[in-house]
Amino acid sequence: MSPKLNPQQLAAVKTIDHPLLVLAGAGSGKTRVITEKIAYLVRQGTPARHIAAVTFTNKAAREMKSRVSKLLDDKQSRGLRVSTFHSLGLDILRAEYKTLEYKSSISLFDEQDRLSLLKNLVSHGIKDCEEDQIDQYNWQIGQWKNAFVTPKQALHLPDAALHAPARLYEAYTRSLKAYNAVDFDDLILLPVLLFQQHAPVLEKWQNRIRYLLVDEYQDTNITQYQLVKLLAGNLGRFTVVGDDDQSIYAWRGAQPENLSQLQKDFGRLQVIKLEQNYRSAGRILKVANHLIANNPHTFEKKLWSELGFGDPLRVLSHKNDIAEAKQIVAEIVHHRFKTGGSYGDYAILYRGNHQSRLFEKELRENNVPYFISGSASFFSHAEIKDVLAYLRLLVNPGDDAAFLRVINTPRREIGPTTLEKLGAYANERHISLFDACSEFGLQQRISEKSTQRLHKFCELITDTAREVETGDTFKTIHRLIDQIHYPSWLQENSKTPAAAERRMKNVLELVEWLERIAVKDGSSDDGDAGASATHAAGAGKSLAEVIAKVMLLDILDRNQEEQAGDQVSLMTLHAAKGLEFPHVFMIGMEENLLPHQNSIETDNIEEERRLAYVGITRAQRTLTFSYCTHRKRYGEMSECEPSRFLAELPEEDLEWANKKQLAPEEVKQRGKANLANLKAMLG
DNA sequence: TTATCCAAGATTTTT
DNA sequence: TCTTGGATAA
Repeated sequence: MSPKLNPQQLAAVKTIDHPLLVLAGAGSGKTRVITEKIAYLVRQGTPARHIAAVTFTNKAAREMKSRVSKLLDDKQSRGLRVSTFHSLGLDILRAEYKTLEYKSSISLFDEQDRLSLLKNLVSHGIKDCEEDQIDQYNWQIGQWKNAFVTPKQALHLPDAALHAPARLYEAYTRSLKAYNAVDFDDLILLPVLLFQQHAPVLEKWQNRIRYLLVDEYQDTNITQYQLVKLLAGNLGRFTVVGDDDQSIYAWRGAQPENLSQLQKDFGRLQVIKLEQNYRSAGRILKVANHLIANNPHTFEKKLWSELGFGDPLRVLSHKNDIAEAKQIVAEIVHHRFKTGGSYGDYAILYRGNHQSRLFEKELRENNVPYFISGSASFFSHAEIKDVLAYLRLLVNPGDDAAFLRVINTPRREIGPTTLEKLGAYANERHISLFDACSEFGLQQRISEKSTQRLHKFCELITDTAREVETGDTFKTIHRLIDQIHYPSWLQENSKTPAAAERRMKNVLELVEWLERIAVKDGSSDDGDAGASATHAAGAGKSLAEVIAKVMLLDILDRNQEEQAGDQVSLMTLHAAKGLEFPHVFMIGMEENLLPHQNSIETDNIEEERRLAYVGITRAQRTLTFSYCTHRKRYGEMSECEPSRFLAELPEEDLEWANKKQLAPEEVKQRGKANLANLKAMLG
């Protein structure tokens, strides 16, 4: 059996009559506390169906589920809700769409859908909005949604510069509603609005979720905190677990202040600190503590461990990024051979996804198995977006984003001119593009031929949708893919036949995946991130339900389960949060990379430092930093400075390899200079 | 309406 | 360097 909980962990598990904040340092067993607590609650008599645990990533949710299943049997954990915030929000929306005056089968807009809708609105003339400001507006709208600011409130903000985006925000919200669609942010925002405005609905959910556990609480934004607060109600039956030093999502609206806010909002709040680390060698923790001490703190915390002090941390320097990749891959190969370990013991961590490229190449050339987490999402593939758009349209013809994506894919000879007219018409009549197609008024504006083509397309969708409802859904989907000649379209539009084949395989994999999720009923598996109370056992899921769920996931998420094997892990520092590896390489320890240039410019070094802290605390036994003196940027060679963070680490714990490149004193000197520069800049 | 070419801009991090 | 989008030609 697993080792005993330490006194603090035990206290955290057993505190169930007070709202509880657990400040859990890296590697202090926070997931264990949450899972043990779920088991404890169940054993104390709270039925699992009244317990909900929310996380931020699918990966974390999956991990938690699998660990709970080791503590409780199927019967005990029946109805337990372990899901991401967004997935919980989706469940709420799907159950309560009527109250929000939505129709069933809501479409979920992804980031691209959202952007193209905004573009469309601006081009159709929202007052004062300028086309080249779209990204700015989009960002602002996101900020508002994260901060629980409604369009109405945004419109009343005094800052005149915000009037244009506020008007766009309002129009955008109206459009989404008209399309029967929501975006990612709405999955949190709408439930909060719903709960605020409809007390009986809130009560129903408070009764359903009688104990709430929140993982990575420091990553919650204002809206998410509202949701937590509403669900927890006055009784405050919740446990949140977080670590302000690992707050690395402020750019996404996360409010680490939510940690201290909790004390203000819940007077009975208890706070428990977990400081014993079960992951890393003492020296790694010493270095991590040393680095993070450069940040201001509201909660003091110092990690320690009983796992021995360990080797010094190494710092490698390279003449360029190619050399960096070559040497580190060579080291991994050598080290693994020497120690007889597994490739799965090694992780290469970096700031930006693009940094993986050279390493990938090098690993491939050396026949080293590797696994990249997070890079290009499965859903960024055009073929996946296409097929999903078809399915979205089948389920919700009002989904204009989906309509636009597939109306001319594969080619149906419906071009921008026709669509422009169609769009204008739909806009005037306040109807969806799909509905506009069959309106008589449209025929007077566009050519006979175009009308026919549009009609033909609509017919295809309508007929297929009918078939989906009455017949075998997935047979129909396969038929549709065939009917539109998608395979040959791929062949014509891929660079190589092999690429076409691969893309077709993706499509088939997607459909198979959807099918699995549809058949599977709910609670415990990878695809479905939350047991849904909305349908009975054995019922299977509607296509709409499956699609919405799937958009919150990623096929990569699923593959990560198979990742466990003998493979080197490559991922961003963000993606590494929550993971651990015996041997960690943090590459690209350079100014403008870590800390990232944008963060330097916006004076947000603290979050970058936390990012470095997260990276360091992933390591169990050895940790190696590396930096280059030159690196190719945008295809051009440029000079690099070692990261200021290297200069912040205790020198006695570092070992400088390849000293010929740059003496440590010099690195320190430069690091200090960088620091001084920054201070000067801040005045 | 579609295909092709060229220029410009991108590389932070994600549900 | 690679991708994307716009302009232009067919």
